[in-house]
Order: sequence, then C-alpha cells, then structure tokens
Amino acid sequence: MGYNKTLNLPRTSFPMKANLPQREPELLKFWEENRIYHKMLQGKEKIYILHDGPPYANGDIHLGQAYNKILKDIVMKSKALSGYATPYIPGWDCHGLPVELQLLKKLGKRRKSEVDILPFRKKAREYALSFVNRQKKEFKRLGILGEWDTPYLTMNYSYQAKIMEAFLLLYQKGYIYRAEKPIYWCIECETALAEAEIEYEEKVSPSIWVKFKVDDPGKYSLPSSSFILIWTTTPWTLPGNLAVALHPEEYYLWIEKGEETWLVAEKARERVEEEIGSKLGKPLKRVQGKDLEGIAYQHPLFPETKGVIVTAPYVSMEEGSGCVHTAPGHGEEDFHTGERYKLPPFSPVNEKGYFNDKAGEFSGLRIDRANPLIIQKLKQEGSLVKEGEITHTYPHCWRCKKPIIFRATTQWFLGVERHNLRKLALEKVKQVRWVPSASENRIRGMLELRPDWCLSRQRLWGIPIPAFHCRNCAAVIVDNSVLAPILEKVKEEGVDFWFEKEERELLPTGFSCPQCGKTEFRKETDILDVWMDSGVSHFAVLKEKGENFWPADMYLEGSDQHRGWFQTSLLTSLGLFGAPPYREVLTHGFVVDSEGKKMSKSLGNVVDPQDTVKKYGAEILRLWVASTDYSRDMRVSEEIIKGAIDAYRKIRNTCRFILGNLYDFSFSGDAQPKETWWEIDKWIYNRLQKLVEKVLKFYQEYEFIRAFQELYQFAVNDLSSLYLDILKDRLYVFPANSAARRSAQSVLYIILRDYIKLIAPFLSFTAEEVWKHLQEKEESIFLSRFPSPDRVDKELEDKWQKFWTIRERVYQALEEARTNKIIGSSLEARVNITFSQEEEEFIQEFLQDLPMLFIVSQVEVKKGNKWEVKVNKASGEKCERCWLWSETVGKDLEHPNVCSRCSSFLREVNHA
RNA sequence: GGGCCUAUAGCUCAGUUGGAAGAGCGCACCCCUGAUAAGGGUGAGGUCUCCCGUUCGAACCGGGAUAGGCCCA
Repeated sequence: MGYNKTLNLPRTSFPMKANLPQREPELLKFWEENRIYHKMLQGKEKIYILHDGPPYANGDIHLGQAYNKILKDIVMKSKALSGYATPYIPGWDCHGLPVELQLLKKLGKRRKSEVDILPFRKKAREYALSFVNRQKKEFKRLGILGEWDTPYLTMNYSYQAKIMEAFLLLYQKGYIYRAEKPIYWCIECETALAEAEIEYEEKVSPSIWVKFKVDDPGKYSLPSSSFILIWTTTPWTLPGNLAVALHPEEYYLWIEKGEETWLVAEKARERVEEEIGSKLGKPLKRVQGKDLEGIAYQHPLFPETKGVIVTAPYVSMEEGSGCVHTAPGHGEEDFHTGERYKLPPFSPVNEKGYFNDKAGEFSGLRIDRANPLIIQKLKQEGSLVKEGEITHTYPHCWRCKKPIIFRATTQWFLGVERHNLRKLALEKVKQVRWVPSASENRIRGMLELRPDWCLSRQRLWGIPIPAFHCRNCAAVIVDNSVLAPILEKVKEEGVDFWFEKEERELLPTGFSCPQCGKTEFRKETDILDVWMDSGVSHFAVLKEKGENFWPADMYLEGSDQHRGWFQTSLLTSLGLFGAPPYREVLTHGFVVDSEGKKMSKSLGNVVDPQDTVKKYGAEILRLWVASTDYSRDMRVSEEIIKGAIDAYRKIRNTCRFILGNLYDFSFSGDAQPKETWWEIDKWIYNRLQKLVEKVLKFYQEYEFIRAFQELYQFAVNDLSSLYLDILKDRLYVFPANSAARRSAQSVLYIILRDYIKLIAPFLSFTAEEVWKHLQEKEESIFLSRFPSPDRVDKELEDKWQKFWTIRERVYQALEEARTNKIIGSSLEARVNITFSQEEEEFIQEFLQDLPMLFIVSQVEVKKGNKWEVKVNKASGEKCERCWLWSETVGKDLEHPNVCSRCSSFLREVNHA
C-alpha cells in the first residue's frame, strides 16, 4: 500500500460508466452549436453525394427507419473521414393518402366529397409538418449529422413546382399519355378507392357456369357446336366480356358433352364434372393453351359481338374450368391481358353503378339488380350450364362497407415502352453498382415486368396534374406557355391556388384552344401519385444544388424500394436526362426478431428505437447497426442488444484504460521516435497498421460489420488480453519519465487516436468524447482524417505470431498450476521450459523479456528433445512495489520491501 | 400462387479455386483486486436447416423440401 504513491497508476476523468442517455445530448449540443456538420464540408478536395430517400411524414420513426438513417450516417462519416465533402440533405415525403386518411378520420369525414378542399389541404400541410418535426428530432437524436435546418420537403413550394415541371417535361418528351384503366370504385360513395381503402370481407355471390359458343368452328376444324366453358362469380361483368383467357402452358381438352364439344382444362375436368353435376364424355383433342390463342366466340349476351381466346400466365388450374372470363374494364389482371392483346378496357357502367347505353338491353339497370336478369338471359339463350352461390372474400369499401367494383376510368400514365424507356432502363441498370450484387437481379426482374405507371389519383392531398381540357373538343392542354406562369406562382405561394381559382383565372387572358379555337376549359382535378413526388427528388433537390450533386453517388434504402423509389427515380431520370440518378445503390434487409420473423404488434416482438435510446443510448443502436449484416434481414432482440452493450463496454473501457495511462503524457513533448521503441511496441504498432489497412478497405466496400469485428477483436485480443496486460508493469513501475515508459505511451497515444477515428463512423458519440481527452488540433474528430496505413512489417508480424503461440502453451501450464494450488496470480510463478532445438534458437531473442511477456516472475529455458513446461512457486519474496517475486527483495536496506529493480527506480526518481 | 433473397456454435459473424468446421461474445470453472459495476486464464459448445444427387472427397456444385423476409398476385 505504501508504494502506491511511487507508482504511475492510471488516472482519468473519462468515466467508466458511459451513461449514454445523459451524455449523448451534450455531444449533440456540441456538434450543433459548433456547426461541426458544416465545418466537415470545408476544405475537402472531393465530394460524395448520398441522396436521402424521403421517409413518409407520418408517425414516429420505427427501428427500420432508424437503421436506415444510421447506416447512411455511417457511410457519410466514413467518407468524410476519407476526405470527401459529404453534404447530406434529409428529406420527407409529405403528400399522399396516409396523411389524407388520418385527417379524414380525425375530421370524421366519410367521403372526400364532403370536404372543403382548401382548408383541408391547409390542415394536411400542418399535419405533415408536425410529423416532419417530430421525426426530425428522433433522427437527430441518433447522432445523424446533416442539414436538419433545411431539409427537403416534397410540399415545399419550390419542390411542388419542380414536381409539376417534371411532369410537364415528361409530357412534352412524350412519355405521358391518357388512357382508360379499371380502378377500385365504390358505387355507394361514388369515388375511386386506393388500395389502402379496401377491406376484404366475406360475401355471398352468384356462382355461374356459362358456355360460350365458338364462332365458325369449321375454321378451326372443330365440330359445329363447340363451346368454351367459363365460370364466374360476377355475372354483371359479362356485358364487359371481351376475351377468354387460358393458361399458355397447360393442356386443354375438347371434350364431348352430349351432342356438343366443350373446352375445359385437363386438370379442371374432374372438378367441372363435380360442380355441374354431370359427366363429360371422351376427349377429342388435347391442346396446349397457347395453341388455342385467337379462336373467336360469340358473346353470350350479345351474339353479334365476337370475343377471342387469349392466354395469360395467372390462369389457375385450382378453380373454375381453366378458361377465364376476361373483361378488361373490370379487373386489374384482365386489363393487363387486354393491353397485351390491344383490347379496350370496356366497362359500360357509370359512376353510380348503372349500366350505360353501351350495355344494350341492360342499360339503366344497377349492376346488382342486373345480375338475375343477366342470368335469366343466359338461361334463355341456353348458355347457362349451372347456377349456384358461393361465399368468398371480396373487396369492400373501408367507409361504407359495401362491396366495391372495378370500373374503367380515364387515367394518366407514364408509358414504359415510350421511346424504348424499358429497354433503356434495363441497359442503364447495368452501369449502376448494386450492393449487394443480387439486388441487380431484382430490379431487372421488376423492370422487365412492370406495367405502365399510373400517375393519376382521385384524391385531395397532392400535386394537381397541371393540365387543361377543352370543353368543346376535349383537347388536352399541357403547354409551356400556359404552365410557365403557373409554375412561377407555385414556387412563390404553393400549389393550392390551383384548387381555388377558376380556369379563366389560371389561363392567360384570351387563351383559346389550339385545336378548335374555343375558350371554355376544364382544369384537371386528379392529383399525381405520390411516388412521382419522391421519384423526381433527384431533379428537385440534386439538380437544383448544382451539377456535381447529380447523379448521386449513392441511394441507400430498404430492399422494398426496388419496386418503389429506386424504380420511380430511375424512370423519371431516364425520361428527363437519359441517365440514372445514382452511381451506386445499396439496399438493406428488414429488421426482424430473434427468430427471423417480422415485427408486429400482435406478436409483441417490436423493438422501439425511442425506448432503446432512452434506456441504453443511441450509441448502442448504432453499434447494433454496425454489427449486423444488412445484406440479409437484421435480427434484433433483448439478447442481441445486450451483446451490443457488452461490446460497447469493452471498447469504452479499453479506451479509458489507455487514456488513464496518458494522464502525464504530452504527445508533442514526450513522444519517443519510433526507432527507439521496444520491439513489442513496434509489434502492436504494426498490428495497428494492419488494422487500419483492413478497416479502411471494409469501409470502402461498405462492409461495416467486418470493420466492426476487426476493430472489436483488436481491442479484445491485441490490446486488452496481450499488449495492455503486458504493458502494465512498464507503465506503472518504471519512472514516469523514463524512455521505456514514454515509448509505451507514444504508441498508446497513436493507437488510441487512430483507433477512435476508425470507430467514429458508428461509435460517433464515444469517439468524440475520447477525442476531447486527446491533444489534437481539430475541435471535433469529424474534422480529422482517417489514418493512412504505414508499411506493414510482415517479418515482425510472423515472428511475434509464433511467439504468441508459445505463450499460449505456457498459459495452459500456468492454468494447471493454478488448479493444483501452486500459484494464484501468474506473478507467483517461476516457469521452467524445455524447448526443442529449433524453438530454443527462436526464443533466444526474447529471453530477457520472457518474464514480462508471460507476466510471471521468473523464467528458465533449457534445450531438450521435447517441449515441456514446469511451473513452480517463484523464489525469493514478493516485491511490495512491483509485485514480482525476487531474491533481491530485502537486499536494499533503504527499501527493504522491494526488489532491486524497484529500488533503483526509486533512486532514479528521487534524484530527478 | 409467382419473382428475388436468406439459413454455419446460445448470439453476431468468418469460411478463398470442392480437400480434417473458425473468431469474438455469451456460458462454465479458475485467478486477480494497481483498468474494479473492471482485468486475466482455461474449457465446454456445431447432424454447417432437411432430403436426394454429382464427386475419390460437399458447409461450398446441382435438384427438391422446410422455415423466414421483401415485392407482386
């Protein structure tokens, strides 16, 4: 005890307990008040643009969003420390259905037609803004640096104008057209419905089997009375029938049925017999679906009209006859099939659900009341094979709970075949680097199959499609001269005036229809799909910032964005500029629980980022992100968070220990030149260089988990269990200012400084906290640069690697001695080793240092035939100062309780 | 139902061209008390999800199954 004062024991104000929930806000304040983010942009020779995909301004952030933003922050900080300017402009997606629906609910409104649009939009803006601010706080709390004071909001006036401009440009370039398309429609509410407004409920529907007469069977060498058998649960869609779809690959039978011949799928035969309650006869022909394509039939209700056999891959063998009644105006799949065969989306039903005059004798009837009449007509015609009822799930309106229908209306589209857009996309996708590489497959597959993009929505909260229709000739006007002043005005005061002003106020005075010369117009009231809003962010944000912002170096989002933002951004960018808006796209998986299951309230496995931050700190979340493999789904659970906490403590404590041993060290004044270092110092320095090399490479390749593991294991293996443990003797016992101790401190300083730079991208708070305890000139670690790796000395590395394996064998013997109660502490040991010839030569160079390296008191080495270790109690007595055992203890009368080494150190210090 | 993807120790992850399954954590036990709500040591943990192929030889290649994820329908 009495010698404590003569030792250089560690001291530091850097606390062992992190207390992150309290400490982090202080560091956030430091970054913010000192504008560290802005200073990071200065003096950089290169620029790196990570363009933020805007989260939707609704609700609190969930763990997936936290993960995404932290990952982005890791990328940007690693780039910033590599010498790039890394401007980061966070964004929010503000328009769209979720906000609109929330608000409708809040206002207790049932239909959008009950709503006064201008006040509603004003409230929607406030609502979205409140969530922007809420989420902004939550993101900032995670330690993400960026331009939080000037984020991009898709409802910013300037952004709104850019959306309309993008639409105008794409229209002018010929990518946008209008066409009919079936959409969900509620005849009760008289409104189009979005997918989110649909609920699936049980419903009883008629179930009818109908035979369609083949027209001119002779042409196809079929018997004169041949029929195609179909099954449907929506008889009212039969007036809209234009085709029968077959599966192209499946086999179909022309089969005898009494005097007639019917077409059914081979696999459906038994079921059909069961359902219609009578047997089919013998098959006359067996043909693949694709070979029946083109056969014409008579419409079952309007014999003068002809339908046609088509093929479609979705045709199921699990229900019906395998021959699917197809009405392109009454269903999504039917519509796409119709598109392929150039069939119009015929739907003779008006907005109230009544057949119009195109429905012949059924016109004026409401569809549900027409059902029995249609069935009766089929019966009269002799086409009805069987009639029944079925209970199935069917889409219903979320508001009035009535069954909905599909009804074709005119919509705006972006055509993926226009100017070979699809082909161009598939080509350009190859030039983008996709991380992980499998991601390219996925986007390709989707691009190959994606239908035209329906741009219009019949909703309230969004950007109006900037178009006029001539009331006289129905000409569509999307024109520069008309829209330029409108766009200017949008930029100034937002787009709301579009809904307020009348047409003549919006149009230039005296404007007349370029087609017919008349002057009465109707403004378009549909709004744009919100995917258009975010899809043009490269145009509205990057292009506006300047040419070196476009294209972005990286887009980084969850893998669901293959269908979403990655694709909408690509298509608009190709349309506008002919090139993709990104050079690299990194995608990550989804956050799942410990069993790989998705998080859901009902499963009770949801991890809330706010809770975690409050309880453990954002740093723990950041460390968790860095320690997961984003190329698959990222698991999270209490146990996994616990692992991150343990790793954090180890890293923090290792840093603290080093700091504690630098309390009396000034790097500028006390550092020793590398040549004079002890060899073990050179060894750890060498290890550090290897670490720097690897970690920098991992950052460059976005393999953060590898970077983390290298860094963590360096702290555990190289530092804690080897170097630092061995170093204690030198640091504590040697005279404070001795070259030996200063040598160690010199290396320690470099290690710590470089180490925290390497962990800074993910352990940002802690790295900054340590930084403040160092003597570096930059006020923040984020204004510094990564170390560049020094030459790695392979020979030195190999030599010590070999030595450490010998040490391991010695430690096995020490453990055995400990079990046998020969020793407790390793310093109580005297080790006798018999080496083989070859190893004995190798060990010579270490001879003097073996006690230090093994952390024992005495080592004796012999040459022999085989490896052998004996551990005995060390001779002499324990030195009260350095705790090593020595026969010299008691020899110095001035210091009777210490060894000769310590007594000489004590004299040295006293004389100094 | 379709497309893309994933599966190696309790956990997080390595595993080069096919050639005797690895690391760290955690855990158990021990030591230390001069990193102390710390530190050190030793050790036990694996049918590489399963099945069938190819091969002298498979965690790795091929086919199938199971479980899970995202996106469609």
